[in-house]
Amino acid sequence: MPDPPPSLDPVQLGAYFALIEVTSLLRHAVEQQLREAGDLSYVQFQLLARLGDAPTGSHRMTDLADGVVYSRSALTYQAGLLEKAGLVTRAQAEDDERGTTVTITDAGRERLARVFPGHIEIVQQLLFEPLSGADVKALAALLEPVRDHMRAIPPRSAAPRRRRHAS
Amino acid sequence: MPDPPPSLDPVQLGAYFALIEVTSLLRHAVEQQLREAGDLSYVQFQLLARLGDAPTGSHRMTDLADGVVYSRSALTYQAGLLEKAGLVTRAQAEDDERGTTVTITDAGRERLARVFPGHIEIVQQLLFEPLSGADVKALAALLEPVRDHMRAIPPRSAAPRRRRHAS
DNA sequence: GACAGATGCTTCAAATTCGAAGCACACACC
DNA sequence: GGTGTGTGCTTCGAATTTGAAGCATCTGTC
Repeated sequence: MPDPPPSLDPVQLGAYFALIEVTSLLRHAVEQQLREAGDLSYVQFQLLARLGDAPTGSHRMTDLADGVVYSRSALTYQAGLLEKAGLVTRAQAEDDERGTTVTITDAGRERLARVFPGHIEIVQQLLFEPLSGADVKALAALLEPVRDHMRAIPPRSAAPRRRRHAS
Repeated sequence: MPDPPPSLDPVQLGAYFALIEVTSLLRHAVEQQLREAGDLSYVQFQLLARLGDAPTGSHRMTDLADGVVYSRSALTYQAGLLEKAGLVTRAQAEDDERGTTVTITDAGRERLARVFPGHIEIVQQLLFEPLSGADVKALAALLEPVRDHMRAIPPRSAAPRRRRHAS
């Protein structure tokens, strides 16, 4: 065995598993709430939230996809649904004929507003209830650098495309 | 406005978003690695890992589903795939005619062993690299209580069939 | 300018997900 | 024992996700 097997110590394992589990459970609960309160999936909510948060209320497709860590084709599908529901509009980007700019509509903002309180409540209840203010601050301080690290490491959206001619 | 709108302060928001993002990015990377290294989806890996970790190498379907936070029907599907691939076996539970016991096979253990090093490596690189030993310990100490809290809290809108006779 | 490769998005088929409904067994309780 | 409800798992259909392939446009280089 030339390769010394890499391993995680028990503390790391505990942190890793807890992270995965917490997020799975939270996501499940949130998904259910969003469905009931506003007939939105979690992805759709994330998309609307990102758009609503943007100064212009709009983003390009690729930015959205990267933002929520979704495949482009899935985003196309979801954007189609949201557009059909009147919550966003799609238009050709001004500076790039290929690009599509997605913009949240007033109806989209309303829907967002309708769903938000319940969303917050769930997160508050499930995630933050067992944590003190200092805990929350510590958690943020731990995770934000990790996120930045992850975003920085792989050249995102640079998935190599298969060549048509292998020669 | 009888209800004071619940809200999250900026620190909470930061922690929440970082949590979601970190997990999404991590999961994506891991998924890709697992696919390449051992032709396994993340769920399948989780299932095998849980089985491999169990003293008997087996679990009941429901326990698995609850463990990885999956729907029962999706689990049935995945268990079918794993069985077809020879990585697990399914047998009627001894003590309960309704129950199905899933057991990892030697081939399953081998597959797990084949995939594990790369898995660990990715987690190490993406999640733990920016964290000190103390950080990791702190992260685990923060998240584990949250997980326990979430597991303990019953879903707010009790599903139709969801009563457990806890005497 | 013209070309080759890169990029942005969509379309397509296949795989995976979920919830509801269904079936069979288990456990009370009378 | 019979009956009724609860539980364990699977089947079913519909919705969603994904990667590969396809188009249209952009960019760098000669």
